[in-house]
Amino acid sequence: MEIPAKYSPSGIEEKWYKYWLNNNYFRSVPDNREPYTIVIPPPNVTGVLHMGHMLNNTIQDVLVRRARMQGKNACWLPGTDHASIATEAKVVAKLKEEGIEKSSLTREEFLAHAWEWKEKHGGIILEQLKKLGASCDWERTKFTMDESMYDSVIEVFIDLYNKGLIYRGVRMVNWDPSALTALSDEEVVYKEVSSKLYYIRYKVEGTADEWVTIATTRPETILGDTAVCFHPEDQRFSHLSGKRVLVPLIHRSIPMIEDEYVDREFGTGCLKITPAHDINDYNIGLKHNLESIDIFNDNGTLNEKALLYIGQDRFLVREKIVDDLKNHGHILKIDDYKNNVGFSERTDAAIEPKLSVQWFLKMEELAKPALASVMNDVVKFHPEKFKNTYRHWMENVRDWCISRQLWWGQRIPAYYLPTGEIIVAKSAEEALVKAKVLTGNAALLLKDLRQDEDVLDTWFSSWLWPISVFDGIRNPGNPDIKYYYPTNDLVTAPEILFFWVARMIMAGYEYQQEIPFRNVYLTGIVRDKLGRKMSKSLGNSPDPLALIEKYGADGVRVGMLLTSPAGNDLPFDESLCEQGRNFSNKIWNALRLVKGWTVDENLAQPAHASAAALWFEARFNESLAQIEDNFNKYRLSEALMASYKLVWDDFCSWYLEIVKPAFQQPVDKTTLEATIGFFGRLMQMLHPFMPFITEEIWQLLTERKAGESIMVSAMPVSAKADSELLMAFDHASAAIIGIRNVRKEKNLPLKDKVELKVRGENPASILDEIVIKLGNLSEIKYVDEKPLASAGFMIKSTEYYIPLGDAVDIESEREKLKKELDYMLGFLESVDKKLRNERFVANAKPEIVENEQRKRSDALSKIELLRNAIKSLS
RNA sequence: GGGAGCAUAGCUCAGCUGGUUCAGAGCACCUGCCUUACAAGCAGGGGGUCACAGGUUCGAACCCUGUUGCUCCCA
Repeated sequence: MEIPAKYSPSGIEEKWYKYWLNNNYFRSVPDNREPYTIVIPPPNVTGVLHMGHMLNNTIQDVLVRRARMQGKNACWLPGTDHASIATEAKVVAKLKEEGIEKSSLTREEFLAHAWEWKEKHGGIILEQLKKLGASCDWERTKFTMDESMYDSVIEVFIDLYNKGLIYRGVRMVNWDPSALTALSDEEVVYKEVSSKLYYIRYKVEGTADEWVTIATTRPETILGDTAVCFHPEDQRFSHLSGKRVLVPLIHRSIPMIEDEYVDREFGTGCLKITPAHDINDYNIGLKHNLESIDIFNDNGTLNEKALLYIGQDRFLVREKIVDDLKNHGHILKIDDYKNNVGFSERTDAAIEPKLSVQWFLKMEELAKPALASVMNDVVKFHPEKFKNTYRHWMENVRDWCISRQLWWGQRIPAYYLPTGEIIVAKSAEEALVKAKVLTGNAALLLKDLRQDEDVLDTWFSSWLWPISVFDGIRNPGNPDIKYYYPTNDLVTAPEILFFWVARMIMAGYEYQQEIPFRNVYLTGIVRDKLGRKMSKSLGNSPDPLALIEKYGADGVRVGMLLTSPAGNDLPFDESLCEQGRNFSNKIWNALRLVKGWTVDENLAQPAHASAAALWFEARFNESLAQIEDNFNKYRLSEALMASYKLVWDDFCSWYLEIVKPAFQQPVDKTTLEATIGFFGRLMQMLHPFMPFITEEIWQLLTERKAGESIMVSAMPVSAKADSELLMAFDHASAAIIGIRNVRKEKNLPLKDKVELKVRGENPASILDEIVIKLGNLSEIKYVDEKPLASAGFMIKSTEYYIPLGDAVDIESEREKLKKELDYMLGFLESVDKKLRNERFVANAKPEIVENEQRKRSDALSKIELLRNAIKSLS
């Protein structure tokens, strides 16, 4: 059979992915087996595959494929989320390009455009995942706006509302007075600006000439003041406790309050409180039950609540009020001051913090079990360090603002009656029925109800994801949810620990009385060489599909995983994929070697080959146990590295080199079968990491039946490894390396056979045949005396000599031995120093002391050997 | 401003309850090799004051304190 010397993945990958799909291997339906479930963190419908997805989904596929091969009923459920902000922005932008303004469309018309866009682009990322080899059950693909998913969200909203957990409240938003819209925190740019700090005095109520002075950068907002605040321990103001002061110009009486929030060093140590126009003031207002007076219109002009300057712009008013305050003797001084002011990213208008009515979900009760479950390791985080961050957030959790001023998403099922009352119901019809009962007004019509314009936060659908994908909200206890929930592992980024992970745990307890997953694997962020996060806007992300094209999906998967321990950022470099590709090629060439052998049925298995087979069996088990342990600890990159070394170093560099017959010689049947057996098991072990090449090789190694696949074969399980044999092999391989070194130093070509003389106890004598083969020895002779004219080395206390005839260089031999002797003497001294230390002997654990004593006697005997060897040279 | 984390070889990271599995892995680098499975390879090799300064201890990469530098989260 002709096998090319270079592995070319593309055709092979397509072939096997199709084969897996055709055989329905990704499909999962409930049965008697133990389930293993992962729900995908739904990527954005606006997205295309980026490196973060590659990493995240490679990890999930590794876990799922491994579980499947362990005999579990593995279900990896794929899907996407509707990403209301991002998608709406995309659709708005696209319409704009076509000359259509969103404001010119009705809600229904806009949504039609959005759906059209989603149908066209929403599935791209899932298609790309297939190229990576993702073994998702595609028949179960979900989208957060699917009917069943949408309904689940609405049902949950209604339920939480009825439980009293959802309420309407005010919240400070970033208001852009120019664009007339609220902005998210990400859309606000903070800039340092030169401004002024105005010192303004307020008269204490009921006094003739008693004043209190505050400092502010925004004098125009005093018209909205509802208190003046000082630090409770500040002696300077304690006499004002409980008094009231008058707001200048409008003479409104407001209380003096005390709060530790105040920085005594700043300004005068006295702070004016304007709850409607500053987030900190707002919080103090809440704490002290202050009134909020909103003095601005949406466009940044003052409204009638300001009492003065009505209809004039806030910046113009700032100038005017300063003049007026000056004229009335309220301004004591004006300092230059630099501060940070937020500006709109889009319009560059100064952001006005503004109170607005939003829907909120109470978090306190929901958070309690969610916090406890993580702290008690009912839900385990990998790595554990994120427990800290999680706790910190959960202990300081604030109510969740769940409404968004958008159209694309689940519309809030709240209906307002003309009287202002609110009815929460699944549909307008239901709301009408309820409204009639509530009001006793049978004449109410549908058109009297006005549904809330806003939609729900996207996270308000994704927090239900592990439940709603199995329809567990609408149909609790259905066969799917009973079987697959709780899921096993969640793989996601630490950035959304709170937005998503925490809330899923909350929803799990609320709607299933059970955690949503047992393990959370937190990946790092994929960065470029400069340490920048990979992003579309920077254009620093390689195209994942191009990478797959270049290095193969297996190569890219290995590249992503090799340097990516859980929770660590991954500084991505294409050379990682190159390493992965090289590994594929290495495996491929091992196959070429084995497939190139011809068998001689009559040939007996040589001793070196049978010894190698015994050793490799032990080594395989030892390594497999390590890999299993790594998997149990979610150390995927270490599991991969252990696998990599087992294949490359142990199997290719040692085992195959030992058993391979001389050029164009046949191999015996026993060795061939053993080799194919090992090779097959190695491929199974590697399959979760490199699904394609392992399938290809597994299929080529021996005849397979139609419909058979490595991906549904049984993952090898580690057995007890023969540790004595492993130790013997370490000794033997050290001897081989020693021989190679002597050959190199003495210029003895590998082609020429040499003799090896061994003096002393040789713990690796059962592997002598291996040493003979790889050392290209004529024979191994056991001797009592150090042979003359030879080059030697020592392993533990076994001496090895290669006779050199005339070529021997006694002086350099002596140098070498001397160097080793010096090292041993130094070593002995360091051990002796410990043992001479009475406090060490008295305090250290007995086994430690014993160990030192053993080291001492080993060193002594080795020194003895070295001295004799040096003596025999002279 | 509040909180958390990190610092070990050129790079990315292991290093468990302090003690020969204690300074390690992969890549990169250097030196030989086109030895018929593989130059996408083989055989060797060099390289670290474990961020800095103290402390605890018989003994510290590991525990404690401080300093510096970087990162993230919340505001």
